[in-house]
Amino acid sequence: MGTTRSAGSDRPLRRDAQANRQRVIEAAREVFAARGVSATYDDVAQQAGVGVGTVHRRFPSKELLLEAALEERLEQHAIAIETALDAPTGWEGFVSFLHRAAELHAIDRGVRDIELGADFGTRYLARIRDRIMPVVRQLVDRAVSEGSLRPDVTAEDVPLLLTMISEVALHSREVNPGAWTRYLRIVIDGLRTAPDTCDLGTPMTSPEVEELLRRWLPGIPQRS
Amino acid sequence: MGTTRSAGSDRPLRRDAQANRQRVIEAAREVFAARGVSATYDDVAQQAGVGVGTVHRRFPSKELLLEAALEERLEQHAIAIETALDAPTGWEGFVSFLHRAAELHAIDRGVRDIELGADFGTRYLARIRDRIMPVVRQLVDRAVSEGSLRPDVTAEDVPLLLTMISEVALHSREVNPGAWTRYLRIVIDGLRTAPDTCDLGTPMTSPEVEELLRRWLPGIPQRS
DNA sequence: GAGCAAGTGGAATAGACCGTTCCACTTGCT
DNA sequence: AGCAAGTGGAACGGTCTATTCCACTTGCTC
Repeated sequence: MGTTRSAGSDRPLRRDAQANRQRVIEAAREVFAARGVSATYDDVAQQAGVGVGTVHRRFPSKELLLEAALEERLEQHAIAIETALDAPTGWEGFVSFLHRAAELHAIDRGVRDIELGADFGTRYLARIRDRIMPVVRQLVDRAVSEGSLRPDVTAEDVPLLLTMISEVALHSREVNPGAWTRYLRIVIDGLRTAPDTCDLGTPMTSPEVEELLRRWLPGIPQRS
Repeated sequence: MGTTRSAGSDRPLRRDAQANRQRVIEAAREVFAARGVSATYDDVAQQAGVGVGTVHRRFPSKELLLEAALEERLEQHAIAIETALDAPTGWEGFVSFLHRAAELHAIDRGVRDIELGADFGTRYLARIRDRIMPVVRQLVDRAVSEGSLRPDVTAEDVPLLLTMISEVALHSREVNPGAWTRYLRIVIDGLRTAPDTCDLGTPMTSPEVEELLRRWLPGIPQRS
């Protein structure tokens, strides 16, 4: 996976440096999973047992660090999600997608932040969403046309609903780690076609959702 | 409402000081409504057009400032909520409570923070919840026993659901201010008794909810 | 195994942000 | 007029984070 060369030079890293780089990546995985993308360089350095300078030297920007830490897991998730398209019914596919995504977000807060829209420039990480949303759209379309998912929900609702749920997961982690499933189930029941449902009004547009999540989730700077 | 005397002395405030005090209270109302309880003394001072020192002199702690700013609105809300008990059906009462509470929380972030559990010592403000929860419990009980609200939800779910929804309202305020209603309606539909619903598992306990919300909402300090 | 470049740790620096203090100045009141 | 009450806001102290830098250590090469 990771290159064996440092970013700025063609010379291979010294063996100890290479090992440290790996330790930093693993530490970053743990730290970002626990505290999300707003975990600090110091957190990562301490977890890795190296100095801050070392982390900074190998990963001069937080985006590079995040990329090294999360790339693999994001990739796996994107693949896993696509299998939801093979479910026997549209409803099962849609629901299993929600469960899987919410569960991953409950376990790994860094993945959640990136996947749902934390703003870190427009590099590789941002592109993850471009890969997931089409799948969501298919899942929604299929479940709607099959009549199980109420027709007034849209794919744009999904990231928002997942953000709500993962917010519960986030804050309940140390109180009742499974609590989020309860609220996900309520939401799922609210999404099922039923005889008497509220009118949902006009749906959110895709740019609105993007902007909303950019404001919601921790990003690089907080502009006033 | 507000006393005409300063806290530490029996001497009445000078006329200009009294006027300033009032301006501070009104500024605090606006600022806390817009930015929640984590708005700063500087925010309030600037909005009021006075110096920070003045705000600090009249309201030496943030809790006193919050109390002066929010007391009235919290009181009104507590009263308004109790009218939901008079609704013709349990369901209507429960739903109208949810709408009213969510709407107020969408409009006034300070009220939301306090009502849902922001931790500011255990004074007057904390007691608001002791007044609201019994009403919630009655609303839930009535709607459940009438068969409209699914029997596996509890009064403890309500603050959590409201927090989720107000989180949407909070972050969508400048993108699509009404967006929260959409998600509230989905949740409401998920709470209605229906032929096929997910099993919700074990409910949250009251202390768990309290602790969860204390961690979620902005409070005085953030202990590590 | 000597010597040098690569690599390291972590103190120090810089910039936000917030609450709190304080005092020279202004203003209302008698 | 004169004094106590009140005011503004700069300054201070604390916290938190990214970033820099250099004396020291270590692997690698010859």
